[in-house]
Amino acid sequence: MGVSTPSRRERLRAETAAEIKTVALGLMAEGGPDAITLRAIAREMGMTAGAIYGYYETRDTLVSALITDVYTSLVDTVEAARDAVPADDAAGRILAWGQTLREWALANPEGFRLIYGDPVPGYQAPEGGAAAEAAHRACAGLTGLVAAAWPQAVARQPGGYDWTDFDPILTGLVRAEFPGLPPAAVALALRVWGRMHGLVALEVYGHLRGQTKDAGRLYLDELRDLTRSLGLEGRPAAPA
Amino acid sequence: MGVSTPSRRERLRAETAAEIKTVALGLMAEGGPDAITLRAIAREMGMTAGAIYGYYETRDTLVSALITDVYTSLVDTVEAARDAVPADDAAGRILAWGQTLREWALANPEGFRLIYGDPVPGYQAPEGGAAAEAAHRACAGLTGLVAAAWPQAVARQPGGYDWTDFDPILTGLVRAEFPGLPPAAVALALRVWGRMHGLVALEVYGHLRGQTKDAGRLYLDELRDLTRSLGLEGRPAAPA
DNA sequence: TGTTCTAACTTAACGCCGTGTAGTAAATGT
DNA sequence: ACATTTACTACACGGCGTTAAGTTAGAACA
Repeated sequence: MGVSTPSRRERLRAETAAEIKTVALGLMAEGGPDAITLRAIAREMGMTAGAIYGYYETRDTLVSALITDVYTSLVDTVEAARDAVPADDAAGRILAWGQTLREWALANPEGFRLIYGDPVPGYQAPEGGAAAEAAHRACAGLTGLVAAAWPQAVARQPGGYDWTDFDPILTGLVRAEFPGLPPAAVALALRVWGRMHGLVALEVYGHLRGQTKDAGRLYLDELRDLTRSLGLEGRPAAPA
Repeated sequence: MGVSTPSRRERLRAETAAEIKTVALGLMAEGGPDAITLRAIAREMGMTAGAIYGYYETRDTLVSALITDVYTSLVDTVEAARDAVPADDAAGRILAWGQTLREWALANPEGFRLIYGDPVPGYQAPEGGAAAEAAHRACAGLTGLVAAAWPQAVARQPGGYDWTDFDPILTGLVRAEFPGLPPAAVALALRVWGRMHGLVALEVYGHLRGQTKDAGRLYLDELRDLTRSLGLEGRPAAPA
């Protein structure tokens, strides 16, 4: 049924739905997430606000769609940066991921706020929502980075813990991609996530402005300390 | 001029100004920061929205005052937790600070969002604002924690850097409180801040919900790794 | 081709919101 | 007792999300 040949109507409809998101992103770029207004979008498109309800159930629905798009774009960016570094350079890959995350956040502060800040007043990420998929990709990517350093890292981790009570969704997904990797590695990946997120969030939200003028070096120091704590000393491991 | 004996008018005025903030905090507790509405506050107080303009220039001014109050309360809380641990137990003090930060954030998620999230659409923390003072207190507190571990920590810091380009305000303030402590120690304190902030922010904003069920242990692992990276092994240093 | 149907859109309204302006009543200072 | 300042109300403006009813242009079918 129209899967192969979308009718003219379906095509126009999809184009309009996409234009709404594009215009919304433009409004967000100047004026922040609060500038995403159905009336402003409609104004920009030569429509009336009510018309948008034919494409998105509510404003929150639209914003959720934007979150998914932006989150996906972020994950695409950091994954690309990671893949530009040789796979045997575990430290380099972590640095690339981390620095690209910060650069993306500084270049798209509104997008970063949209993803990690208050998305919508009473917003709750839908359980199986599409945005959760981007989060899982990010987490899986970090797990991959940690996995590459796991042998060195595990020696520095005191106490084995059991770490068996992870969310089944993630555990299943990551186990499928990294068979044999213990849950503790995922825990470590989440901690790495938190470590990268912390300074970037503080910087994006302006909390470092009054404290330092070189947040970039601060962050680089932190990433270097991170790779060191994973047992990755500076250069990639030369083949034995 | 009434400094010693506030007139009846001044007292009533101060009480009303305080009640506005109290009611606003109550509204925020249920319904989030977006529930802070001049009309709702006035409704709750049996007034009209316009009356509030006699106490706060604008809604953003009120919210800024709330941020200051909440931030101050947070810093008071973590400082008290720190001071409940003997001064010679550097690792214990850091753990106390970090865990209390998380507990406060989970108990007052809306307050955490208010401080560290998007406070107000076009909000920019005023350069010398009162909220900046709370931030400086937090930073100074962390610097104190780092200072106690500095001898052990400095050995693990590769490369001395110079770190002389700090914001003069903070450098002056911290230097006054910790004379002789190099700027690099403040840099390390900021990194510690970022490390604590990262996981707490991710958890408060719900980004860990789909990934793990035991964010608390994750965070504790991170704090333990943090103290270890500062050269503080588990127990306080016994007197030589 | 002519008719019917339907999806896309407009218009108008409701109740919120922040924010000004003008007016009122009471407390205050002299 | 009177003048002034203060605290507040009443009202209006424009903008917001959202909904219900009405309109129109294009697709579908005879």
